Amino acid sequence: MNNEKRYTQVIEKLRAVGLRPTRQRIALAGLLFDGTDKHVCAEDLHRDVINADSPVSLATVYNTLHQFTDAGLLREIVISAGRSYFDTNVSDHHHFYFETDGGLEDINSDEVVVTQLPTPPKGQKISRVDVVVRVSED
Amino acid sequence: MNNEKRYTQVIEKLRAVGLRPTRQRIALAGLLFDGTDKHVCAEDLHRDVINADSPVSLATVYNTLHQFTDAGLLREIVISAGRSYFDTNVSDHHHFYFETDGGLEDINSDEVVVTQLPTPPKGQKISRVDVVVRVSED
DNA sequence: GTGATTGCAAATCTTTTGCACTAAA
DNA sequence: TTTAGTGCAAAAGATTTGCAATCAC
Repeated sequence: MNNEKRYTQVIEKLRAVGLRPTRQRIALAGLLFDGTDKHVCAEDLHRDVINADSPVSLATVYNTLHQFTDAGLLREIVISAGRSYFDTNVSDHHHFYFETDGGLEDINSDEVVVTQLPTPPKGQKISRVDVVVRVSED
Repeated sequence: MNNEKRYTQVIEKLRAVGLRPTRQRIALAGLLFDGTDKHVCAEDLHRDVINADSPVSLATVYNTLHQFTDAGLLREIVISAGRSYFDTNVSDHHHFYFETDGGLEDINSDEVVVTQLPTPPKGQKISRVDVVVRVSED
């Protein structure tokens, strides 16, 4: 796919969720939604966007990650205290967490089967079930 | 159970995991391991121990929570960025997370049945499977 | 005594916020 | 124009750390 087409697609993606396609959002969305699933934290993405010669402030990276999350374009994952990761894969799936190095890896939803779930407390409904398979060195 | 007996038990519990029964650890362990399962964060526990007339610094509360976790007396739960909770229930179980107020509640392990798990990557073994059932208002 | 533990205050790190400036519609 | 979005620097939290004083053994 050529650059012009990707650029147009990113703009459409932003408009589709009601976000103005500003230079900063276009740059960040271009890095995030390149067709591959990734887990990024704010610092990573800030570094990448600077390296791509599109200066965006760290505050804007944070704001944008949350706007994208609210818009359903990203999913926030919290595993280790004091750092949030954002997953570009927003479909139903789970994660391996590597205790040794803190890394994350997707698990397809068909590889984890949860056959029984508790009834949520009265007045509450299940919005999501997160399964984290923690692994360590053998 | 009388106070003297509980005091002795707490000291034994600390010695059993190789931690010196200092005044601070005894006070914190006494609050944590009272027989009921609880989820506490450092600030909560610090407030409680101060209220119980056993002054312990916040730094020591943090250090102690991690020492207890390393010793297998507590389990750390990270759900929302920027705050860790510690669970006094270290047996196999899962959690409800209330998105509305950030609250946590235990789910007995027999209420969640995971019938299929992925094979861990080569050289890795599964150390734990955490299931978080996120619920929101109906 | 001697090595482990603690408290304090400062440092660190991530994330959020207020507000003047800039850009999209 | 008009309103949304951005950048900066400062603030806000949570957690960690260095080091001298204190305590358990």
